[in-house]
Amino acid sequence: MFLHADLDAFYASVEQRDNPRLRGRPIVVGGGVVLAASYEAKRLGIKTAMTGSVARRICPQVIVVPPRMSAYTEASKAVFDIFHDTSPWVEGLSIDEAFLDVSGLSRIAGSPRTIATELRRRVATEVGLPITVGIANTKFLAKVASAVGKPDGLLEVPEGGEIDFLHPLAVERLWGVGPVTSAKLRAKGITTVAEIARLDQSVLTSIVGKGHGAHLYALAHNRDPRRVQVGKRRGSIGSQQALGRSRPDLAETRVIALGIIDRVTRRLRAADRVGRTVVLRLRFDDFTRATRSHTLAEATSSTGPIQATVDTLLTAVWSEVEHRGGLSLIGMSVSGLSDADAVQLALPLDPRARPSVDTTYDAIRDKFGSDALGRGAHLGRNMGMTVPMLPD
DNA sequence: TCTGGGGTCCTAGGACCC
DNA sequence: TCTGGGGTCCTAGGACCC
Repeated sequence: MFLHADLDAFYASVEQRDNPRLRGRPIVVGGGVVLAASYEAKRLGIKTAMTGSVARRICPQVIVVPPRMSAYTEASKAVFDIFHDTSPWVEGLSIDEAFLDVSGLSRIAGSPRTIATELRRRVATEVGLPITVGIANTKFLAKVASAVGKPDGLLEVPEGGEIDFLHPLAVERLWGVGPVTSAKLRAKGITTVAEIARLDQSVLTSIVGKGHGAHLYALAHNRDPRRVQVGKRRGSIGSQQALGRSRPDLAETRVIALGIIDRVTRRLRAADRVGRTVVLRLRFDDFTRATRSHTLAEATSSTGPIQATVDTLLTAVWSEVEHRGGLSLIGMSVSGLSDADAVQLALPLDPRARPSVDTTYDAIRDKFGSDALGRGAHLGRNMGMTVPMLPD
């Protein structure tokens, strides 16, 4: 059985916890845009991702609080400590939610409901935050249950009752149905999960595409074989910046980009990770978007090579930027991450040639010395070779 | 209602290789 | 000289999530 634990209005709850004057009142965290809204604010119609000005128009008495990221990170760590204390199988999804597998814990800790109740009690008393927990026999359904159970709730989908719970829900409850898919389905008169489940899979596929159709069809029957993945690590680190009404020229854009690159490379180094693929992310005046990327021969977290890469990509795309009326957002990220303590070797082998193991190890020996294999050399995911260097 | 900042996953075509 | 099928990597875009 799976628990999906999800903190309620996380940033806003932390602010209300730390400042008694904010409790029971409509507050939003953010500035230009609402990052989180308290349930008092949500009841008045304020939603996440609204602009601050719209929120104030809807509710003039709303209190706007600037974000304190370090406070949220700290609260998140405290809550995740309780998660890890509850089960050895924890998969974090974001700063404020996680899956827990509690299948094997009944003899030690009791039923899933007992475990969830204790988890909620501990988060409330030890961290001072409300949290909703969904319980079900698949990850997907546990997540649906926590969403339905909000705020400050506990919702268990009884065994055998999965379909009765799931089918009356709106299609938007399915993981992977956003505005675009929702509109496609509703255009065909499909509004509930039951209606998806009744469709022939080929019909669903014709509406939303092959991969997506198979995915939604499975979920509508509560078929979700995924297990809790412990120790999952993120695959990219990035940062971006909206530019408001300013429309910087190329030179000014380079300066802004350098600040972003500096933030990203600092975070890479703090996490002891290096990456090979540099992605430049742009949004234009008309809100269309574009990305440009380049994959380096060797992974890095150094500002120099990453900045040079971004510079090249930016220069190459600049005429298009001008054509589309200038930039309204710029960002970059680094993906293809690996551990910094693994030395990336650009071996003179083309992976598309699928070099044999012997050829590969010969190349490692040639480049890295005969003791490299003894120190745990292994093939990396990408073109290079990853050789974790053990401490001497 | 004019739209932030952090991510994930999927698809598809072209290059390249055997 | 012309040809097929299968595989990986890279790039770009899009949808989605919190």
